[in-house]
Amino acid sequence: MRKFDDSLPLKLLKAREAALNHFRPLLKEISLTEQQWRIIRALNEYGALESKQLAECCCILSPSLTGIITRLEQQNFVQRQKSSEDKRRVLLSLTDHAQKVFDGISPRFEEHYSKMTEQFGQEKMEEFKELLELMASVKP
Amino acid sequence: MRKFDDSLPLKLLKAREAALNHFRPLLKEISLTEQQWRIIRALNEYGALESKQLAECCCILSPSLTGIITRLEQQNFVQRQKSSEDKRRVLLSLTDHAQKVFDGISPRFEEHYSKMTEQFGQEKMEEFKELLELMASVKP
DNA sequence: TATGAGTAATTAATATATTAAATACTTTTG
DNA sequence: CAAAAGTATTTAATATATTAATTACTCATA
Repeated sequence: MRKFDDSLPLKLLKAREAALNHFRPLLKEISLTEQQWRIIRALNEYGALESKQLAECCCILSPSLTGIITRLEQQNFVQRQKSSEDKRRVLLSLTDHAQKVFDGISPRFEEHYSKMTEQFGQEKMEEFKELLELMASVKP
Repeated sequence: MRKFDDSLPLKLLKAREAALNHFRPLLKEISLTEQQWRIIRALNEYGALESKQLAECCCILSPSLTGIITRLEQQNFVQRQKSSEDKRRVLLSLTDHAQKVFDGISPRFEEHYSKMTEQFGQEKMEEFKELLELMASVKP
């Protein structure tokens, strides 16, 4: 029978842990969790987003997002704004403070990302990302 | 600058979600969480393990493991046993009940795993797993 | 042998994940 | 227009993740 270690989900988990280890020191430095940083990166790129869209692109479920946003709001990183057309929806965006923090620290994340890519190998990384996207699109 | 979606940790997360979607229905059927199943699989393969070893091979931190084991113990899936040589250590193993449940359901997990592998492509899967192992070994 | 350094597991506190249910609003349909 | 069906977000309850601190024990050494 297939061995315990021969498990795709487990290998994906371990690979992700190893990748995150390249960024955890930076996250600790700015006192943000991995999920908070992911959300800030998304809002930086897409501007204002509705909660549902943000959850989708960050791969975070809505109930988790509610709590994360509440805390980011308390820390003055994100602002909530009700949609005028559809009063069920909430628009989320970065505060000026968050934008400054992001602009200040993101070059250092890029550096670490480049180091990781070099260590792994540029070409392998390309190939690796393609396979990851392919797996992400496979449906049960 | 690198785009939000061009993030290795995010791609790993999304790929893992997609992979897990192949097994979530089965887990729900037997009312076990992903982590509980991972632990049961490990104990099935390695027999009795100490908490630290189990945490290591399942990629679960000790404090999380303590709670998970407590619940698996209450559900009669795992038994604790203090080590006689070193009284700090705890030996963990599957109960007979857990072994029966495992033996009964694991063929169906294998089926789903095979389907997933076929859908993805056998050769690509081999290559994919190699890259995942390589990434898991990259240090910051 | 008593003491201090080191280790395994747990506890504590907070953040996030997951599922179900509730709330507030919108849209559809009779 | 009013009831029903559908949707976005939140709340609730429980499980897991993460970091720091604690407990119980082992081991080395003065």
